[in-house]
Amino acid sequence: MQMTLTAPAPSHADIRSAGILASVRQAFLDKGFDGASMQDLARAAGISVGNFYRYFPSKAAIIQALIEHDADMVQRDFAAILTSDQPMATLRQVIRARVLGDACADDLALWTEVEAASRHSAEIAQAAQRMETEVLGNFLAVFAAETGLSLAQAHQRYSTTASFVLVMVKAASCLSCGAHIDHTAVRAMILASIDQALGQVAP
Amino acid sequence: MQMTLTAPAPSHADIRSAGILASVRQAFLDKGFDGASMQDLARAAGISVGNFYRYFPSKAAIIQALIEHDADMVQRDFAAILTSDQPMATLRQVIRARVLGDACADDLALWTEVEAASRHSAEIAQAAQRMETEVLGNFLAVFAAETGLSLAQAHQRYSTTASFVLVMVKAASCLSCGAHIDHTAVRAMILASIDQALGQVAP
DNA sequence: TTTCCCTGAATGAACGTTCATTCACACTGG
DNA sequence: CCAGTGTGAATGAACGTTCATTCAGGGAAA
Repeated sequence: MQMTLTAPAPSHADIRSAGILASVRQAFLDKGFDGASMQDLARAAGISVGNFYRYFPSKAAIIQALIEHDADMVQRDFAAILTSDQPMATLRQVIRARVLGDACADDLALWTEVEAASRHSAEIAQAAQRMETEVLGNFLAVFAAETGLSLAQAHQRYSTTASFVLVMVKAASCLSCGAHIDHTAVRAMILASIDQALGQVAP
Repeated sequence: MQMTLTAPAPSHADIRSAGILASVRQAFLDKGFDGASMQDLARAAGISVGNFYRYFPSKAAIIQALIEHDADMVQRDFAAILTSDQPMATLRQVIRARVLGDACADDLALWTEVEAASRHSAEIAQAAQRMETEVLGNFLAVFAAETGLSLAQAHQRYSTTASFVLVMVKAASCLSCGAHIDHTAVRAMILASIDQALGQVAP
Protein backbone atom coordinates (compact mmCIF):
# COMPACT_ATOMS: atom_id res chain seq x y z
CA MET A 1 0.00 0.00 0.00
CA GLN A 2 1.35 3.32 -1.05
CA MET A 3 1.33 6.29 1.28
CA THR A 4 0.30 9.35 -0.71
CA LEU A 5 -0.59 12.21 1.54
CA THR A 6 -0.89 14.72 -1.28
CA ALA A 7 -2.83 13.50 -4.29
CA PRO A 8 -4.22 9.98 -4.67
CA ALA A 9 -3.17 9.44 -8.26
CA PRO A 10 -3.07 11.67 -11.32
CA SER A 11 -5.51 9.79 -13.48
CA HIS A 12 -5.51 9.95 -17.24
CA ALA A 13 -8.47 12.28 -17.27
CA ASP A 14 -6.79 14.55 -14.73
CA ILE A 15 -3.70 14.93 -16.90
CA ARG A 16 -5.88 15.65 -19.87
CA SER A 17 -7.86 18.20 -17.92
CA ALA A 18 -4.67 19.98 -16.92
CA GLY A 19 -3.57 20.17 -20.53
CA ILE A 20 -6.93 21.54 -21.57
CA LEU A 21 -6.76 24.14 -18.82
CA ALA A 22 -3.39 25.34 -20.04
CA SER A 23 -4.67 25.69 -23.59
CA VAL A 24 -7.81 27.45 -22.54
CA ARG A 25 -6.06 30.11 -20.46
CA GLN A 26 -5.05 32.24 -23.44
CA ALA A 27 -8.55 32.18 -24.85
CA PHE A 28 -9.94 33.51 -21.57
CA LEU A 29 -7.22 36.14 -21.51
CA ASP A 30 -8.05 37.29 -25.01
CA LYS A 31 -11.82 37.47 -24.67
CA GLY A 32 -12.65 37.34 -20.97
CA PHE A 33 -14.69 34.81 -19.04
CA ASP A 34 -17.98 35.97 -20.50
CA GLY A 35 -16.61 36.88 -23.90
CA ALA A 36 -15.00 33.54 -24.67
CA SER A 37 -17.53 31.07 -26.02
CA MET A 38 -17.32 27.34 -25.67
CA GLN A 39 -16.42 27.19 -29.34
CA ASP A 40 -13.52 29.55 -28.74
CA LEU A 41 -12.35 27.39 -25.86
CA ALA A 42 -12.71 24.21 -27.89
CA ARG A 43 -10.72 25.72 -30.74
CA ALA A 44 -8.01 26.86 -28.33
CA ALA A 45 -7.79 23.41 -26.76
CA GLY A 46 -7.82 21.67 -30.12
CA ILE A 47 -10.80 19.49 -29.27
CA SER A 48 -14.43 19.48 -30.24
CA VAL A 49 -17.09 21.34 -28.33
CA GLY A 50 -18.88 18.22 -27.23
CA ASN A 51 -15.72 16.59 -25.99
CA PHE A 52 -15.25 19.45 -23.58
CA TYR A 53 -18.12 18.22 -21.48
CA ARG A 54 -16.37 14.95 -20.89
CA TYR A 55 -13.79 16.79 -18.80
CA PHE A 56 -15.71 19.72 -17.36
CA PRO A 57 -19.39 19.70 -16.54
CA SER A 58 -19.91 23.35 -17.45
CA LYS A 59 -18.17 26.51 -18.53
CA ALA A 60 -18.23 27.79 -14.97
CA ALA A 61 -16.46 24.65 -13.83
CA ILE A 62 -13.63 25.38 -16.25
CA ILE A 63 -13.11 28.80 -14.73
CA GLN A 64 -13.15 27.44 -11.20
CA ALA A 65 -10.70 24.71 -12.13
CA LEU A 66 -8.43 27.31 -13.69
CA ILE A 67 -8.40 29.38 -10.51
CA GLU A 68 -7.84 26.36 -8.31
CA HIS A 69 -5.02 25.19 -10.53
CA ASP A 70 -3.33 28.56 -10.09
CA ALA A 71 -3.93 28.36 -6.36
CA ASP A 72 -2.17 24.98 -6.31
CA MET A 73 0.79 26.49 -8.17
CA VAL A 74 1.03 29.31 -5.66
CA GLN A 75 0.82 26.84 -2.82
CA ARG A 76 3.63 24.85 -4.35
CA ASP A 77 5.77 27.97 -4.72
CA PHE A 78 5.25 28.78 -1.07
CA ALA A 79 6.04 25.24 -0.05
CA ALA A 80 9.41 25.64 -1.76
CA ILE A 81 9.93 28.99 -0.07
CA LEU A 82 9.07 27.69 3.38
CA THR A 83 11.36 24.68 3.11
CA SER A 84 14.30 26.67 1.81
CA ASP A 85 17.26 27.60 3.94
CA GLN A 86 16.27 31.20 4.47
CA PRO A 87 12.56 31.51 3.77
CA MET A 88 12.46 35.28 4.13
CA ALA A 89 15.32 35.85 1.72
CA THR A 90 13.82 33.42 -0.76
CA LEU A 91 10.46 35.15 -0.49
CA ARG A 92 12.07 38.51 -1.20
CA GLN A 93 13.77 37.05 -4.23
CA VAL A 94 10.58 35.53 -5.59
CA ILE A 95 8.72 38.78 -5.08
CA ARG A 96 11.49 40.72 -6.79
CA ALA A 97 11.30 38.44 -9.81
CA ARG A 98 7.52 38.75 -9.93
CA VAL A 99 7.50 42.52 -9.68
CA LEU A 100 10.39 43.30 -11.99
CA GLY A 101 9.96 40.45 -14.43
CA ASP A 102 7.39 40.18 -17.17
CA ALA A 103 4.55 39.71 -14.77
CA CYS A 104 2.04 39.63 -17.57
CA ALA A 105 3.23 36.09 -18.13
CA ASP A 106 1.03 33.16 -17.34
CA ASP A 107 -0.72 33.12 -14.05
CA LEU A 108 -1.01 36.70 -12.95
CA ALA A 109 -2.44 37.98 -16.18
CA LEU A 110 -5.72 36.29 -15.37
CA TRP A 111 -6.02 38.06 -12.04
CA THR A 112 -7.58 41.20 -13.47
CA GLU A 113 -10.26 39.03 -15.02
CA VAL A 114 -10.79 37.14 -11.78
CA GLU A 115 -11.12 40.32 -9.75
CA ALA A 116 -13.69 41.68 -12.15
CA ALA A 117 -15.60 38.41 -12.28
CA SER A 118 -15.61 38.23 -8.48
CA ARG A 119 -18.07 41.09 -8.49
CA HIS A 120 -20.60 39.17 -10.54
CA SER A 121 -20.19 35.57 -9.48
CA ALA A 122 -20.28 34.47 -5.87
CA GLU A 123 -18.46 31.25 -6.72
CA ILE A 124 -15.54 32.99 -8.36
CA ALA A 125 -15.40 35.49 -5.52
CA GLN A 126 -15.20 32.62 -3.07
CA ALA A 127 -12.41 30.90 -4.98
CA ALA A 128 -10.48 34.16 -5.33
CA GLN A 129 -10.86 34.96 -1.66
CA ARG A 130 -9.75 31.49 -0.66
CA MET A 131 -6.63 31.95 -2.76
CA GLU A 132 -5.98 35.36 -1.23
CA THR A 133 -6.25 34.19 2.37
CA GLU A 134 -4.04 31.27 1.45
CA VAL A 135 -1.34 33.61 0.17
CA LEU A 136 -1.66 35.85 3.22
CA GLY A 137 -1.33 32.82 5.47
CA ASN A 138 1.83 31.77 3.67
CA PHE A 139 3.28 35.25 3.98
CA LEU A 140 2.65 35.15 7.71
CA ALA A 141 4.18 31.69 7.96
CA VAL A 142 7.36 33.04 6.41
CA PHE A 143 7.31 36.02 8.75
CA ALA A 144 6.80 33.73 11.72
CA ALA A 145 9.71 31.54 10.64
CA GLU A 146 11.90 34.59 10.22
CA THR A 147 11.10 36.23 13.53
CA GLY A 148 10.64 33.12 15.62
CA LEU A 149 7.17 34.24 16.62
CA SER A 150 4.18 31.95 16.70
CA LEU A 151 1.74 32.07 13.82
CA ALA A 152 -0.80 33.81 16.04
CA GLN A 153 1.70 36.43 17.08
CA ALA A 154 2.88 36.94 13.52
CA HIS A 155 -0.72 37.32 12.44
CA GLN A 156 -1.31 39.93 15.08
CA ARG A 157 1.75 41.98 14.21
CA TYR A 158 2.19 41.55 10.50
CA SER A 159 -1.13 40.85 8.85
CA THR A 160 -1.31 44.43 7.66
CA THR A 161 2.16 44.15 6.19
CA ALA A 162 1.21 40.93 4.45
CA SER A 163 -1.90 42.50 2.95
CA PHE A 164 0.10 45.49 1.84
CA VAL A 165 2.70 43.37 0.10
CA LEU A 166 0.03 41.34 -1.64
CA VAL A 167 -1.71 44.47 -2.88
CA MET A 168 1.56 45.86 -4.19
CA VAL A 169 2.48 42.68 -6.01
CA LYS A 170 -0.94 42.57 -7.61
CA ALA A 171 -0.65 46.22 -8.59
CA ALA A 172 2.72 45.58 -10.21
CA SER A 173 1.33 42.59 -12.06
CA CYS A 174 -1.50 44.58 -13.57
CA LEU A 175 0.99 47.15 -14.83
CA SER A 176 1.98 47.58 -18.44
CA CYS A 177 -0.52 45.11 -19.77
CA GLY A 178 -1.40 48.00 -21.99
CA ALA A 179 1.97 47.96 -23.69
CA HIS A 180 2.42 51.65 -24.28
CA ILE A 181 4.97 52.88 -21.76
CA ASP A 182 8.03 51.36 -20.20
CA HIS A 183 7.11 50.79 -16.59
CA THR A 184 10.49 49.61 -15.41
CA ALA A 185 11.07 52.60 -13.17
CA VAL A 186 7.59 52.32 -11.69
CA ARG A 187 8.17 48.65 -10.97
CA ALA A 188 11.36 49.60 -9.19
CA MET A 189 9.45 52.08 -7.02
CA ILE A 190 6.88 49.44 -6.17
CA LEU A 191 9.61 47.00 -5.26
CA ALA A 192 11.20 49.62 -3.03
CA SER A 193 7.91 50.08 -1.19
CA ILE A 194 7.59 46.33 -0.75
CA ASP A 195 11.14 46.04 0.52
CA GLN A 196 10.50 48.84 2.96
CA ALA A 197 7.41 47.06 4.26
CA LEU A 198 9.24 43.76 4.56
CA GLY A 199 11.99 45.58 6.40
CA GLN A 200 9.53 46.10 9.24
CA VAL A 201 9.48 42.36 9.71
CA ALA A 202 13.18 41.60 9.33
CA PRO A 203 15.55 44.52 9.02
CA MET B 1 -24.83 86.21 -28.48
CA GLN B 2 -23.65 84.16 -25.59
CA MET B 3 -20.02 83.20 -25.20
CA THR B 4 -19.83 79.61 -24.10
CA LEU B 5 -16.36 78.25 -24.40
CA THR B 6 -17.11 75.06 -22.50
CA ALA B 7 -20.23 73.30 -23.69
CA PRO B 8 -22.54 74.59 -26.40
CA ALA B 9 -25.78 73.76 -24.64
CA PRO B 10 -26.90 70.76 -22.63
CA SER B 11 -29.74 69.62 -24.81
CA HIS B 12 -32.71 67.73 -23.53
CA ALA B 13 -31.40 64.47 -24.97
CA ASP B 14 -28.01 65.05 -23.36
CA ILE B 15 -29.53 65.49 -19.93
CA ARG B 16 -31.58 62.38 -20.48
CA SER B 17 -28.53 60.44 -21.59
CA ALA B 18 -26.66 61.49 -18.46
CA GLY B 19 -29.53 60.27 -16.29
CA ILE B 20 -29.60 56.97 -18.12
CA LEU B 21 -25.85 56.58 -17.67
CA ALA B 22 -26.17 57.08 -13.94
CA SER B 23 -28.90 54.46 -13.71
CA VAL B 24 -27.04 51.99 -15.83
CA ARG B 25 -23.81 52.14 -13.84
CA GLN B 26 -25.03 49.88 -11.06
CA ALA B 27 -26.27 47.28 -13.51
CA PHE B 28 -22.85 47.13 -15.12
CA LEU B 29 -21.25 46.88 -11.68
CA ASP B 30 -23.52 44.02 -10.71
CA LYS B 31 -23.18 41.93 -13.84
CA GLY B 32 -20.20 43.26 -15.78
CA PHE B 33 -20.06 44.75 -19.25
CA ASP B 34 -20.66 41.44 -20.97
CA GLY B 35 -22.91 40.00 -18.30
CA ALA B 36 -25.45 42.81 -18.26
CA SER B 37 -27.96 42.40 -21.07
CA MET B 38 -29.78 45.25 -22.74
CA GLN B 39 -32.88 44.18 -20.88
CA ASP B 40 -31.01 44.48 -17.60
CA LEU B 41 -29.86 47.94 -18.56
CA ALA B 42 -33.32 48.96 -19.67
CA ARG B 43 -34.81 47.72 -16.41
CA ALA B 44 -32.17 49.62 -14.45
CA ALA B 45 -32.84 52.82 -16.36
CA GLY B 46 -36.59 52.40 -16.12
CA ILE B 47 -37.14 52.58 -19.86
CA SER B 48 -37.90 50.08 -22.55
CA VAL B 49 -35.27 48.23 -24.52
CA GLY B 50 -36.15 49.86 -27.77
CA ASN B 51 -36.10 53.34 -26.33
CA PHE B 52 -32.49 52.81 -25.35
CA TYR B 53 -31.44 53.06 -28.96
CA ARG B 54 -32.82 56.58 -29.16
CA TYR B 55 -30.02 57.72 -26.88
CA PHE B 56 -27.18 55.31 -27.58
CA PRO B 57 -26.52 53.64 -30.91
CA SER B 58 -25.22 50.43 -29.37
CA LYS B 59 -24.34 48.72 -26.13
CA ALA B 60 -20.68 49.45 -26.70
CA ALA B 61 -21.50 53.13 -27.04
CA ILE B 62 -23.08 53.10 -23.59
CA ILE B 63 -19.88 51.76 -22.08
CA GLN B 64 -17.75 54.28 -23.88
CA ALA B 65 -20.03 57.11 -22.80
CA LEU B 66 -19.79 55.88 -19.23
CA ILE B 67 -16.01 55.95 -19.29
CA GLU B 68 -15.88 59.35 -20.94
CA HIS B 69 -18.32 60.71 -18.40
CA ASP B 70 -16.02 59.58 -15.63
CA ALA B 71 -13.07 61.07 -17.46
CA ASP B 72 -14.90 64.39 -17.53
CA MET B 73 -15.49 64.18 -13.79
CA VAL B 74 -11.81 63.53 -13.17
CA GLN B 75 -10.88 66.41 -15.43
CA ARG B 76 -13.20 68.67 -13.46
CA ASP B 77 -11.64 67.57 -10.18
CA PHE B 78 -8.19 68.38 -11.50
CA ALA B 79 -9.35 71.74 -12.78
CA ALA B 80 -10.41 72.59 -9.24
CA ILE B 81 -7.10 71.34 -7.88
CA LEU B 82 -5.02 73.31 -10.35
CA THR B 83 -6.88 76.56 -9.73
CA SER B 84 -6.73 76.25 -5.97
CA ASP B 85 -4.35 78.27 -3.83
CA GLN B 86 -1.91 75.45 -3.22
CA PRO B 87 -2.42 72.82 -5.91
CA MET B 88 0.01 70.35 -4.42
CA ALA B 89 -1.56 70.49 -0.97
CA THR B 90 -5.02 70.18 -2.45
CA LEU B 91 -3.93 67.19 -4.54
CA ARG B 92 -2.55 65.49 -1.45
CA GLN B 93 -5.81 66.08 0.33
CA VAL B 94 -7.90 64.70 -2.53
CA ILE B 95 -5.71 61.64 -2.78
CA ARG B 96 -5.94 61.10 0.96
CA ALA B 97 -9.71 61.19 0.79
CA ARG B 98 -9.77 58.78 -2.16
CA VAL B 99 -7.42 56.29 -0.54
CA LEU B 100 -8.79 56.33 2.97
CA GLY B 101 -12.44 56.93 2.17
CA ASP B 102 -14.92 54.43 0.84
CA ALA B 103 -13.34 54.30 -2.57
CA CYS B 104 -15.76 51.62 -3.67
CA ALA B 105 -18.20 54.46 -4.10
CA ASP B 106 -19.35 55.53 -7.52
CA ASP B 107 -16.71 56.09 -10.08
CA LEU B 108 -13.76 53.97 -9.04
CA ALA B 109 -15.79 50.81 -8.58
CA LEU B 110 -16.09 50.47 -12.34
CA TRP B 111 -12.35 50.61 -12.85
CA THR B 112 -11.78 46.93 -12.25
CA GLU B 113 -14.30 46.21 -14.95
CA VAL B 114 -12.72 48.70 -17.31
CA GLU B 115 -9.25 47.25 -16.81
CA ALA B 116 -10.50 43.76 -17.53
CA ALA B 117 -12.50 44.89 -20.56
CA SER B 118 -9.47 46.76 -21.90
CA ARG B 119 -7.90 43.41 -22.62
CA HIS B 120 -10.73 42.35 -24.89
CA SER B 121 -11.90 45.53 -26.55
CA ALA B 122 -9.55 47.89 -28.34
CA GLU B 123 -12.03 50.73 -28.03
CA ILE B 124 -12.35 50.43 -24.29
CA ALA B 125 -8.59 50.10 -23.98
CA GLN B 126 -8.19 53.29 -25.92
CA ALA B 127 -10.68 55.18 -23.78
CA ALA B 128 -9.07 53.88 -20.60
CA GLN B 129 -5.61 54.78 -21.76
CA ARG B 130 -6.73 58.25 -22.75
CA MET B 131 -8.10 58.74 -19.26
CA GLU B 132 -4.88 57.47 -17.73
CA THR B 133 -2.58 59.75 -19.70
CA GLU B 134 -4.94 62.59 -18.88
CA VAL B 135 -4.59 61.92 -15.17
CA LEU B 136 -0.82 61.59 -15.45
CA GLY B 137 -0.67 64.88 -17.31
CA ASN B 138 -2.65 66.56 -14.57
CA PHE B 139 -0.39 65.13 -11.92
CA LEU B 140 2.62 66.54 -13.75
CA ALA B 141 0.90 69.89 -14.13
CA VAL B 142 0.48 70.05 -10.37
CA PHE B 143 4.09 69.03 -9.86
CA ALA B 144 5.24 71.70 -12.32
CA ALA B 145 3.20 74.34 -10.55
CA GLU B 146 4.63 73.28 -7.21
CA THR B 147 8.27 73.20 -8.27
CA GLY B 148 8.23 76.04 -10.76
CA LEU B 149 9.57 73.75 -13.46
CA SER B 150 8.25 73.70 -16.98
CA LEU B 151 5.87 70.94 -17.97
CA ALA B 152 8.59 69.28 -20.03
CA GLN B 153 11.02 69.35 -17.14
CA ALA B 154 8.41 68.07 -14.73
CA HIS B 155 7.63 65.28 -17.16
CA GLN B 156 11.26 64.33 -17.37
CA ARG B 157 11.81 64.26 -13.63
CA TYR B 158 8.53 63.11 -12.20
CA SER B 159 6.66 60.98 -14.69
CA THR B 160 7.71 57.86 -12.81
CA THR B 161 6.46 59.36 -9.58
CA ALA B 162 3.16 60.25 -11.22
CA SER B 163 2.73 56.72 -12.57
CA PHE B 164 3.55 55.28 -9.19
CA VAL B 165 1.01 57.44 -7.40
CA LEU B 166 -1.66 56.53 -9.94
CA VAL B 167 -0.95 52.83 -9.55
CA MET B 168 -1.17 53.13 -5.79
CA VAL B 169 -4.44 55.03 -5.84
CA LYS B 170 -5.91 52.43 -8.16
CA ALA B 171 -4.65 49.64 -5.95
CA ALA B 172 -6.24 51.23 -2.91
CA SER B 173 -9.49 51.67 -4.77
CA CYS B 174 -9.71 48.02 -5.70
CA LEU B 175 -9.23 47.09 -2.05
CA SER B 176 -11.94 45.72 0.17
CA CYS B 177 -14.53 45.44 -2.52
CA GLY B 178 -14.79 41.94 -1.21
CA ALA B 179 -16.07 43.11 2.13
CA HIS B 180 -14.48 40.55 4.37
CA ILE B 181 -11.60 42.27 6.13
CA ASP B 182 -11.04 45.74 7.47
CA HIS B 183 -8.43 47.25 5.22
CA THR B 184 -8.03 50.51 7.09
CA ALA B 185 -4.48 49.78 8.15
CA VAL B 186 -3.50 48.67 4.66
CA ARG B 187 -4.97 51.84 3.23
CA ALA B 188 -2.88 53.81 5.67
CA MET B 189 0.25 52.01 4.51
CA ILE B 190 -0.61 52.76 0.91
CA LEU B 191 -1.16 56.39 1.75
CA ALA B 192 2.21 56.51 3.49
CA SER B 193 3.89 55.17 0.35
CA ILE B 194 2.13 57.76 -1.75
CA ASP B 195 3.12 60.56 0.62
CA GLN B 196 6.68 59.36 0.51
CA ALA B 197 6.67 59.44 -3.28
CA LEU B 198 5.10 62.89 -3.35
CA GLY B 199 7.72 64.02 -0.89
CA GLN B 200 10.27 63.54 -3.65
CA VAL B 201 8.52 66.33 -5.52
CA ALA B 202 7.91 68.78 -2.70
CA PRO B 203 9.37 67.94 0.67
C1' DT C 1 -18.67 -7.73 -30.46
C1' DT C 2 -18.08 -4.36 -26.62
C1' DT C 3 -15.79 -0.31 -24.86
C1' DC C 4 -14.06 3.98 -25.01
C1' DC C 5 -12.93 8.49 -26.97
C1' DC C 6 -14.32 11.75 -29.92
C1' DT C 7 -16.97 14.49 -33.36
C1' DG C 8 -19.95 18.10 -35.15
C1' DA C 9 -24.66 18.84 -36.03
C1' DA C 10 -28.89 19.74 -33.38
C1' DT C 11 -31.45 22.26 -29.65
C1' DG C 12 -33.69 25.75 -27.19
C1' DA C 13 -32.66 29.79 -24.71
C1' DA C 14 -30.86 34.36 -24.67
C1' DC C 15 -28.49 37.82 -26.92
C1' DG C 16 -28.23 42.75 -29.36
C1' DT C 17 -30.80 45.15 -32.51
C1' DT C 18 -34.79 46.72 -35.28
C1' DC C 19 -39.38 47.96 -36.34
C1' DA C 20 -44.32 48.67 -36.63
C1' DT C 21 -47.22 50.55 -33.53
C1' DT C 22 -49.14 53.26 -29.65
C1' DC C 23 -49.32 57.09 -26.76
C1' DA C 24 -49.32 61.96 -25.06
C1' DC C 25 -49.59 66.31 -26.37
C1' DA C 26 -49.06 70.78 -28.85
C1' DC C 27 -50.93 73.32 -32.47
C1' DT C 28 -54.22 74.59 -35.91
C1' DG C 29 -58.89 76.18 -38.29
C1' DG C 30 -63.37 76.79 -37.24
C1' DC D 1 -64.89 75.09 -27.10
C1' DC D 2 -63.78 71.28 -30.30
C1' DA D 3 -62.29 67.98 -34.08
C1' DG D 4 -58.14 67.33 -37.05
C1' DT D 5 -53.29 66.83 -37.73
C1' DG D 6 -48.47 66.33 -36.95
C1' DT D 7 -44.53 65.00 -33.87
C1' DG D 8 -41.47 62.68 -31.17
C1' DA D 9 -41.09 59.63 -27.09
C1' DA D 10 -41.93 55.11 -25.81
C1' DT D 11 -43.20 50.35 -26.27
C1' DG D 12 -42.60 45.26 -26.68
C1' DA D 13 -42.77 41.74 -29.99
C1' DA D 14 -39.96 39.90 -33.73
C1' DC D 15 -35.50 39.15 -36.25
C1' DG D 16 -31.24 36.88 -37.07
C1' DT D 17 -27.35 35.43 -34.60
C1' DT D 18 -24.78 33.22 -31.12
C1' DC D 19 -24.69 31.00 -26.89
C1' DA D 20 -24.10 26.71 -23.66
C1' DT D 21 -25.41 22.26 -23.72
C1' DT D 22 -26.83 17.64 -25.58
C1' DC D 23 -26.80 13.69 -28.43
C1' DA D 24 -26.67 10.21 -32.12
C1' DG D 25 -23.23 8.06 -34.15
C1' DG D 26 -18.18 7.25 -36.25
C1' DG D 27 -13.98 4.78 -35.61
C1' DA D 28 -10.07 2.62 -33.29
C1' DA D 29 -8.48 -0.73 -29.69
C1' DA D 30 -9.46 -4.98 -27.09
